[in-house]
Amino acid sequence: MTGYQLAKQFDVSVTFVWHAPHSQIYPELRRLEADGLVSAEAVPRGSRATKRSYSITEAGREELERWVAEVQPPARERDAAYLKATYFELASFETARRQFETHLRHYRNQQRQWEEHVRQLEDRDTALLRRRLEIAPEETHDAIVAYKVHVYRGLIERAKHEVEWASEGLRLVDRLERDRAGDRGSAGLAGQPDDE
Amino acid sequence: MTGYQLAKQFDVSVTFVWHAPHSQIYPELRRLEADGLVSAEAVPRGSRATKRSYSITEAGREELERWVAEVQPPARERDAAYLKATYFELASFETARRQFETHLRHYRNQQRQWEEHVRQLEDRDTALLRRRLEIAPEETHDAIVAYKVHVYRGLIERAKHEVEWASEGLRLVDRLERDRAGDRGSAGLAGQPDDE
DNA sequence: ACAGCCATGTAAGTCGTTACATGATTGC
DNA sequence: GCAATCATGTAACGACTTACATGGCTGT
Repeated sequence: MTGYQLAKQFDVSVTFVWHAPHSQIYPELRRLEADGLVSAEAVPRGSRATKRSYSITEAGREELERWVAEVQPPARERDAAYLKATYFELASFETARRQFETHLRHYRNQQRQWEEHVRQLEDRDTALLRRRLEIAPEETHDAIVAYKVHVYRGLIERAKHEVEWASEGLRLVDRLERDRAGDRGSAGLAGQPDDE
Repeated sequence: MTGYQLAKQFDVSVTFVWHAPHSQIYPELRRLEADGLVSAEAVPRGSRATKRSYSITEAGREELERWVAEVQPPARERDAAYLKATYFELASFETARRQFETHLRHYRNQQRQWEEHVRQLEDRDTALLRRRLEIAPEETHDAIVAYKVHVYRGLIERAKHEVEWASEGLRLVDRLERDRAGDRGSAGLAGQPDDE
């Protein structure tokens, strides 16, 4: 593929497990080329211009296999949304609600799109998968599809969990707000505004 | 706290939603100080040495509140384990199994430690939480604890999901290996080694 | 001619990791 | 005296983001 095509894949579809902007892709392709992991071919485009189409090399394939087999230290948790939620006591109930609602909407979307993607994978109906299957021996096709489906199903479950977490968050905010109002009423306290 | 104490908090316990090494903490504290978000006090230590103990300033508290309320673009998925699993067809069944097992072990550990942490939070029995509650008005205590418990419960559920995903992954590898062996047997094919 | 897409870069800056480096204090 | 821990940095490098920049091609 060309750098442009790669960038589009990352940009357009949310179905990708990784993301990179074109400003990272072009230099990286050059580096990979310098390391002999991919090779470039100048393809004419129109009359004057050319584009660079990259293919993986034998060395690249080996490096890819090495990387897949390599066990890497599990990523340390780093989740801005959860970190923030840890300090929601510093915000108003309204703000906390808005945050949970944003979270909810986002993962509902993700879930829908990944479900659609799994459907396409099962039908072997994506451009990339078809290209992958073309060059792979017949008896590996099931495994190729199955691993990818497993990954995206995992992402779907993860998205469902996030939706559930945000929903519970909203219920929690409701409960806390009711409790606060109850305190004020029964104890006859002045009651703080809920931030501060 | 001092930079050292902060570093320890991140280092020692896995219970933190964020992580940072001391090489990031010390310069960052200096930057925060320069921006007036924290203030430092030189505290003597032994006879000759001093350490710098930091406290949040009023401006820092405002910035923290601003940050908590700010809705930020949801992080794009970037998960090396899932990305790798997408290409497990390039590895042997044995390797795929090893990867899933590593994943499983890691999240089982996380789960256990977060469960322990939730227990401590509910008992209001961590040093940080006690310090937080000391300076917060009584009627906010429930909310402070509840939000934190909600976050760590979310992380526990997430860890459970990852354990489940890895277990299913192992079952998938078993199934694919049986299918491959079946192919070889029934069709009498030479059969590829499962990588390549 | 102009809009929208194809195509490819560079630059500045932040964030994060790993390694290098130093010295004081405490308890045995 | 020595080890473990307290305490604080710097440096090099790579990953990532955002913005700046340029120009060709295609269809209307």
